[in-house]
Amino acid sequence: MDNDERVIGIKDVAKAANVALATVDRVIHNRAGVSLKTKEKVLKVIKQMGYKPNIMASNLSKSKKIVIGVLLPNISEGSGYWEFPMQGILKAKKELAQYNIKIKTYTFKQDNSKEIRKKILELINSDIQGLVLTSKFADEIEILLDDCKQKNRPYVFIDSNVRKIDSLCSIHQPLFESGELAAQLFNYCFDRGEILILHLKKTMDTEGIIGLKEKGMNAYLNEKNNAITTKSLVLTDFNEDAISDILFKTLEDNPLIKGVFIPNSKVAYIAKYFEKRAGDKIYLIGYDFFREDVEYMEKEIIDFLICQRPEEQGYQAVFKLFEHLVLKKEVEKEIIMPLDIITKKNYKYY
Amino acid sequence: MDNDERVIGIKDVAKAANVALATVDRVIHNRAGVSLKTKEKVLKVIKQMGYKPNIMASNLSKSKKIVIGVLLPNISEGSGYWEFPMQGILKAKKELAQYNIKIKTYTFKQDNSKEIRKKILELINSDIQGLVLTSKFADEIEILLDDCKQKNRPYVFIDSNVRKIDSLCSIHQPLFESGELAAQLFNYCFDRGEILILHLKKTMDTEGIIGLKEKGMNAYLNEKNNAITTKSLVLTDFNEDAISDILFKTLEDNPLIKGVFIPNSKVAYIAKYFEKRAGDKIYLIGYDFFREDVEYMEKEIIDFLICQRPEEQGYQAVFKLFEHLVLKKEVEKEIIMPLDIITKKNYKYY
DNA sequence: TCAATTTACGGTAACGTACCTCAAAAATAT
DNA sequence: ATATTTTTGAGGTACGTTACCGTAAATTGA
Repeated sequence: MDNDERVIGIKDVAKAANVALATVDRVIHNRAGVSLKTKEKVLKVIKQMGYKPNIMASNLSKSKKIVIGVLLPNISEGSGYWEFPMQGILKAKKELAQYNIKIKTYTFKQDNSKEIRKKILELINSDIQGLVLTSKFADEIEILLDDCKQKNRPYVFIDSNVRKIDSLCSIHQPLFESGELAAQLFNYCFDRGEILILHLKKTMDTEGIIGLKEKGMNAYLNEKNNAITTKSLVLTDFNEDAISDILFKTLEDNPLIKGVFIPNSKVAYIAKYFEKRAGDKIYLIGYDFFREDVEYMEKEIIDFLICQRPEEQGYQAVFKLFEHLVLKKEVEKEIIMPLDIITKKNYKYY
Repeated sequence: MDNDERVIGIKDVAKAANVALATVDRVIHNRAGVSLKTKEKVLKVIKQMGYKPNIMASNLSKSKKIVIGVLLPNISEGSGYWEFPMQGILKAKKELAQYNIKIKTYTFKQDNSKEIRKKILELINSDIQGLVLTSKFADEIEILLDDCKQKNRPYVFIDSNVRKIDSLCSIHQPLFESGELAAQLFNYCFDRGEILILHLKKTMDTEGIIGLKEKGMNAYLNEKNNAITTKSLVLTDFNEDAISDILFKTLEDNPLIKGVFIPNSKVAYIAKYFEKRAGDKIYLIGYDFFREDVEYMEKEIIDFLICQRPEEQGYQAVFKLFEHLVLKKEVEKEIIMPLDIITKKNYKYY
């Protein structure tokens, strides 16, 4: 069954093509010092024999280390979301240390564009061979991308919503569809009523993202169930009392509200208000799974969380660069992350 | 930040311990011909220096190939479930080919114990260094496991429900909890009524599995909502008309039934009966995600599928053996797979 | 035409480990 | 004391690839 293919090495190729070992090396690595004629001949033999370079040996003899740069927001910053991709990146780092791969991380405060520019400059002048970044800060980042293109440095987008044509790979979240999914889940909980979509205006960069989720939600409802409507509420004042006031007033004024959709990772922050609240059950759906959410999931205040494997996004981003830079593999241009549904009864195994 | 650790090799250890290179080699590989005293000395130095063998080099110079055996039911057999773990195993096979690792698969018909015994014998007499298997066929398999223990061959259980103490690693599905989850999902769809639990008696080995799921479901309902009850129906006759008759009769006789729980991968098989049926919506929850399910998910006949990443189970099983045999890494004894929830709106990205 | 430069090609030492042989030295048994 | 066993040292080859260093041939320029 398993054809016991003896390992075909560079030597075999050299022998078969009747050229020196070094010549094969030159062909394989596009080094200078080989005539077009011999190059063609060797390539033909390589193909015929089905030669694949041995990565173990290659890496062993290779002198230069590969450095991958990572440009992401601070962990401590804002939502804390970036902790997860970072974990995935660290996992990849550990795993790839064997391959002589270094990861250099450059983090910045989301609202500090001076710092962002500084990090970008550092990256441009660094010796990285590849880059992982997120597409949320489009303006500042164009210079960096141009530099990468010019230097032929591949880059991978993580947690990105826009498909960037020139990237090695772009890791997507289906935002619109996640809105649809949330709508579907609400619809399983009730057939008629109103869904309150809560916008928390803290980070400026998330407008597009939240917009898409909202559109997805409305699309599903329009298509499927027109006895459920949505209503948006924008919170700008984060004073605890202010939130409490406006929230409870909205719910009182709109008794039809049976679900609240929080299209970012701040569900736990809102859930605490619902804990104190008496009255009919209101279903809560949010995004991303944090330790803070557990308490409210157990109490069934938060009903569903939609989660998109943020650690895996980080891991994959680095791994795809590794596959490209070291293994010389073809890398898919686009990875779409699954939409995981988290509830009280399955979060433990997530 | 990143301390630029120069690679510490076997030579450095020899120099530091003031012994011959061969001696270090003897210690590292537990070869005979080294006194306890020097062994301790060398080990101490190894630890002090933080020496880690270079796997690339190690693998390159290693002469023997590693062969991993896989003993699983036929793909074409029964539910077709095993196609997924097999895919994961194939993915691992491709990825690990670089490391001189071969995968030998031994498949059998689930109901053919003669064939199982034959494959077990083949495995015992094979040259495998590790084994992936499923724990569902406990009786026949004990001999194989004893043989493995004796020969010091590590084995990994896949898709297993019983925790096997002697295995290198056991990949679990939280069955009970999946039943709870299904109950929770039903409970989101309706507050009162009856859930029909459909047993399809085709493969004998699944009784324990289904039993656990059922118990989980009842546990959730008892604890949370006692306006929902369950009712079991066992199908033994697989004649289409017979199924149709008994199913529709049960539904007519029990108008309170608002949900049907199919605790195996045969949902699509049942969904087709509900397609023809008029009357109130009945919610369907099943297991595992097959192509056949898509049609019924789109039509919202099947509402939820609980899925446990079967390909990843296959992949992980092989990968854990690889980590143990090649990378000499510590491997966790137990991996619990997440409970994924699949609906019409997220199956595309699964 | 002759030197200067570029290009072609062969040889070979690494990379770090595994595995082997042979002989010398040390420890143990007789 | 000698004989025997165990321990240690020294050294080499191989794994498949990379990278550098010569030299020889081809090409260029004046």
